[in-house]
Amino acid sequence: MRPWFARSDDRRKGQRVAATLADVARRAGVSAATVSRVLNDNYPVAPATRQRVLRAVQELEYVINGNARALAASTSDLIGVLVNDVADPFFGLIASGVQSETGGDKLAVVCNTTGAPDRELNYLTLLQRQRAAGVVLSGSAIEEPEHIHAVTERLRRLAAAGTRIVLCGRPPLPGLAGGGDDAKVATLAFANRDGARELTEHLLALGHRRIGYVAGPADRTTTRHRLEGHRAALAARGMGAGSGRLIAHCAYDRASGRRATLALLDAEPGLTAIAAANDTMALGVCAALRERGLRIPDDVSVTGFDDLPFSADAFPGLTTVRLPLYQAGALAGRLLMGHESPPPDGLVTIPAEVVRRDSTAPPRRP
Amino acid sequence: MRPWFARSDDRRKGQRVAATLADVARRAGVSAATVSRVLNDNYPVAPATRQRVLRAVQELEYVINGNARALAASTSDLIGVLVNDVADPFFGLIASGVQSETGGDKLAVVCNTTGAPDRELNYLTLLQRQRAAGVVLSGSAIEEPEHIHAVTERLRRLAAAGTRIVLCGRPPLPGLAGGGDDAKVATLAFANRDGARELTEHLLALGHRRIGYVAGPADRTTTRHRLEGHRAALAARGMGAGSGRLIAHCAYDRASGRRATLALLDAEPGLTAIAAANDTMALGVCAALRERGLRIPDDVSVTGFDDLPFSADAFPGLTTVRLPLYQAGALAGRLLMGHESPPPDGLVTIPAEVVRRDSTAPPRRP
DNA sequence: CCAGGGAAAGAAAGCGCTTTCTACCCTCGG
DNA sequence: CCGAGGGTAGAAAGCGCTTTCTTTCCCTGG
Repeated sequence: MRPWFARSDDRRKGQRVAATLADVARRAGVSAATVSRVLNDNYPVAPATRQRVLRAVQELEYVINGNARALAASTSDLIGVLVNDVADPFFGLIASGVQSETGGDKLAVVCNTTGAPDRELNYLTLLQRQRAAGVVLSGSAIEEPEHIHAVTERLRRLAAAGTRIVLCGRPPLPGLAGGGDDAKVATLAFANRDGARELTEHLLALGHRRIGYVAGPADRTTTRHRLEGHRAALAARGMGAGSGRLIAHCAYDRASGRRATLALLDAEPGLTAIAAANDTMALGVCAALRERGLRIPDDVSVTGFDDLPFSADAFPGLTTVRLPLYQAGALAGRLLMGHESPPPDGLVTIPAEVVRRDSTAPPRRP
Repeated sequence: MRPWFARSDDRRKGQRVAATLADVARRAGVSAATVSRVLNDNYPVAPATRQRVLRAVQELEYVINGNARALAASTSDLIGVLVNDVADPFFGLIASGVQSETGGDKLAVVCNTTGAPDRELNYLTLLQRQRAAGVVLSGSAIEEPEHIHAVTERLRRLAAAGTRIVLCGRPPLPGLAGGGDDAKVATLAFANRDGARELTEHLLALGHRRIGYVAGPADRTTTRHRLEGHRAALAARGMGAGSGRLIAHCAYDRASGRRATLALLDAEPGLTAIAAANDTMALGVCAALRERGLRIPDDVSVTGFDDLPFSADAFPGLTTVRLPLYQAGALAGRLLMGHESPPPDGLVTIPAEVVRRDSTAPPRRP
C-alpha cells in the first residue's frame, strides 16, 4: 500500500527539493562562506554583497538546514521539556511558561513521561541525541535510589555535552552541584512543605480536629513533602501525625481521589475536613462527599493544592495553595536561555500561598 | 559575566566530549559503516561482530548524533505541533494525543502561537529548518485571505520537502488537496456547526426563546462555524437569527466571557439562556450571572462547548458539547506516523455530542 | 580442484553547513 | 612612491553520520 504522504525515498530519488547554501551562493555570485556570514551576521560583509545574497535567498525561497547547521556549529535549537502529561494543566502551565521565554529562537520539545522512570530516561537519551541546548525536568521524581542514580548519570553526561539543565518542581540532585564555576544544574523547588503546613494550619485554625488526607503515590517526592507539611502542622498542635487511617495514598487524579475519599469516609465517618494533595484529586473528593450526601463546607471542608485555573470555578470554590507554575516555567526558560542566573547554590524556592475560597469553613458543632 | 552553565565554546576548545561513530568503530575494530549498520539494523552483520560493536557502544556510552544522522539520511525525528497555548486544556489534550502516538520514535515540538498569524508562520519556518517529519496545525485559523495564502504556501513547500501535514480543528486549505496520489494534507474537522446547532436545539426544546450568545473573536473559523450552527437552529424554528444585540463577540477566555455577559445582560435583561462558544468562556458567563444575583439554571441556563475536563466539576455542571480532543490528537499522530490513512479526500470529521448536565433547565415562566 | 556466488565488511563519497586560514584590494602615512 | 594594514571575500577542511560501490572470504556444485 502506498502511503498517503510523499515518502522520503520519493524525494531522494528525484531532483533536489530544497535550495542549499551553495545554490544561493551560486545565484548571488559569491562563495558559500559569504552566504553563511550574511545569514549569521557574524562577520563583516559589504552592504552590496549582502543585498545580493539576501535577494538570492528570497528568490530561491531558501530555508537553512538546521541539522547541517547544528552539525557544523555544534549548536542546537532544541529545548526539551519533560512533563508527566501536557494535558494536565499543572504541566501545561509549566510548559507554556518555558515556551514564553524560549519561543523566539528555540523549539520546545514537550515529552510526556507519564511519570514512568523508563520513559523519562528514554526521552533524555533522545534529547541527548539531538544535542539539545537545554532540558527542563518537571514532574515529581520517583524516590528510588536506582532511578535517581540513573537520571543523575544521564544528566551529568548531558551537562558535560553543554546541555543546560533546570529541575522544576523536583528535589535537587545530589552530585549535580548548582553553583560555582562548574555549575551545571539549577533547581526550582516548590514550597510544598510550607504550603501544605499552612493549609493544614488554616484547617486547624477553623477548628477542625479530625482531618483526612488524600495523598499522592507514596513513592513521589512531592507526595512526601506535602504530607510532611500536613503532619508538621498537626504535630505543632500536639496532635499525633494522625492515625494511618486518616491518610490514603492514591494516584494524582480525580477518580482516585474519589475512591480514596469513599474509603476514608468508611474508615472514619467523623471526619470534618479532607485535604487533598492536589486540586484534581480535590475534585474527586468533592464528588465523593456529594455522593454520600455530605455538603461542602457545611459538613466537610475540602482543600486542594496547586490552584489550577479550574479551582476557582469548581463548586464550591476550592481553598487551595497557589503555585505560580507559569512563572516557574518562565524562570526555567530564562535560566536555560542564559537571560538570568541562579543563585550560587543553584537552588530557587518557588513560594506557595494559601488561597481561601468557599470549600473550607468551621466544622459544625457535633 | 561568566554564564552559570558550560558554554559551548568551552566544549569546542577542549577535548572531544562525546564519543563518535568512529570512536566506536575503532574500539570494536570494525569500520564506521559496520557500526552504522548495527545501529540501524538495516544490513546483515555477523552476530559476533554485532556483539563487539554493541559492547563498544556500551563502554563508550555512545549516543548517536541526531543532527549528523538527519543530515546524512535526510530524515528527521521531529514532529511539530502548533497550538495557541499548551496551557489551555483544549490544546493540551490535542498535544497529548499527538504525543501518545508519536512519542516512541519522534519528538513532539509544541509551538505556542497565541493564535497570532506571524508567530504561526515563524514557527512553520523553524520547523522547515529542522526538516520536521510532520506538522500538526491546530488552533482556529484567522479568516484573512492574505494569511491563509501565506500558510498555504508554507505548507505546500513543507509538503514538497516530505513533511506530512495534518490540520486538526481547522478548515481544509483549498489548494492543498487531501487525497489521491499527490495527497499532501489531511484535515480533521470538528463538527462545530452540528454541535452548536444541536446545543441550541436543546435550549429551544427546553422552551428558551431569548437566548444570548457569547461568541469568540469574529475573525476565526471556529467562531463562525459555531455561530452558524446556533443560528441554523434558531432559523429552523423560524426565529430570526437573533438581533445583533443577542450576540457578543470577544476573546476565548474567561474574563472576556464575563464582560461580554454583563454587556449582554444590560442590553437584554430578559435573557433566559446564554450559550458560550467554549467552556472557558462559559465559566465567565456563570461568574457574571452570579454577580448579578441570577441563579443557574433557575434564572438563566448556560451552555459551553468542548467539554473540557473541568466542565463536569464546575458549578453547576456545565451542559456542553463534547469534542474528543485527545482522540483527535491521537488520530493526527497516527496519520503522521503513517499508521493510518485518511480517506481519499483527506477529510475526517470529528463528531461532536451534546452532554447535558445541570446548567440548563426550562426557563421559569415569567 | 576450481569457477561461481552469496554473505559480510570496508572504502569513500557525500549530506549542507561553519569557520579558520589565506588571498586580495585599496587606502594611508612616511 | 612604497610597504603596512584594515576591510572583504574565497578555499577548503571538517562536523558525524549514511550508503553505494568494492572487495574479501568462504562455501558449494560441477
